[in-house]
Amino acid sequence: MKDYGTILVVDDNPAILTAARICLGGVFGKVITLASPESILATMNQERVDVVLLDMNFTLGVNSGQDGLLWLRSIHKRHPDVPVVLVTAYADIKLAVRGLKDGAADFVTKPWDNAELVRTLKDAIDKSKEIVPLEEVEAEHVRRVVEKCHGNISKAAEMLGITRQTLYAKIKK
Amino acid sequence: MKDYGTILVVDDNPAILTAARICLGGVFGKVITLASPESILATMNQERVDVVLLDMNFTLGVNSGQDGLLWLRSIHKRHPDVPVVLVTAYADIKLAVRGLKDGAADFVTKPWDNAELVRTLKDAIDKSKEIVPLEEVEAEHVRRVVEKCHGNISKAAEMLGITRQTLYAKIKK
DNA sequence: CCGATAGTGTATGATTTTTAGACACTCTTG
DNA sequence: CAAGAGTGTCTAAAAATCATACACTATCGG
Repeated sequence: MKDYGTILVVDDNPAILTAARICLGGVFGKVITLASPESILATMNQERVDVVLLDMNFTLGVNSGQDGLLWLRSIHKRHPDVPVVLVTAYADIKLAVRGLKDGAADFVTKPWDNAELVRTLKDAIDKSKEIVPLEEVEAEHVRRVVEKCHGNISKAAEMLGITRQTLYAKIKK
Repeated sequence: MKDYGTILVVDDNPAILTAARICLGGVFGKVITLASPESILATMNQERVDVVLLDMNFTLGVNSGQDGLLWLRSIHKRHPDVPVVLVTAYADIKLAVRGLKDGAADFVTKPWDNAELVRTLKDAIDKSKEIVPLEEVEAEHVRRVVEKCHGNISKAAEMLGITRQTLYAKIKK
């Protein structure tokens, strides 16, 4: 059961961290908890982390979530392939949208449902682990660009930076 | 100024549609309004639409947004490259997250700020129009997979479906 | 300590893909 | 109708990719 690796939980509320340890201990091989986000990057450099559960509100009284977004970007910059699930007590829709567009894997609200949280985290990890063959990525991208050019092969080829003949070959395949 | 093409606005409130026509008429070359979502696909087949502004709550009294998500998926299935911006009067964070994960370009809440709405729509269109060269997509994907395999070149090459030597060449480049 | 296993870095020649350039054809539009 | 843009196809040269191979290093269990 404990095959979902290492999770890093960051929250300035010790009670939440304790709850997380108990709730997630049965699912993850290792649960690392941090009360302050300053040491996130240091921790991630020392330890291989599979997923981060990041609280958005660190500065008491300032609940704009800016801090959380900042840390999200820092994590994403250094570790682009580690999924980050955001947590907030305040169901701020703008914050959620910003977070997801900034690269968060998902978004949950406090108080959370344990089963749902675990499912969300598992999904995030599974999705981050899935690897697509190069050929498939290429085919998909070619398809989209041709679509975007509304079937104009010449223009699509130019945008893609390849020859028209090569594009024909790739479409056929 | 009217170079942002055609927008399709779908909302069951006629007042909203009128407001949209006035507000968006100065920005979009053509503003098509629909009071019911049933004819979305038919409309999009006849007319080239550059962006869709889709209300999430059609069934009065049932505000789960399920209808909106359903229509979003229909649009996305037939026209994967037309950005869809979702609208809701109820700041339901779960709905927003679901919508974005289902492929929506962005999410705005009623009542909207006109300037912000226009900016959101423009961003969605600009982003949908940008085309990345094939080489760049390939390089990016290769980088991510090698990262995911924690530097194990052999495994990364296998996952990508290419030879180890070819991967070396691609990394060097 | 040894052998097995897995990974690295590099090389070679055969095979495949991509490219540049060209040709004839079909549209659309002024 | 003439011009411009796009299509579909061909050839030969250039480039990329492949299978295979060899020597080397690192790790791990017996």
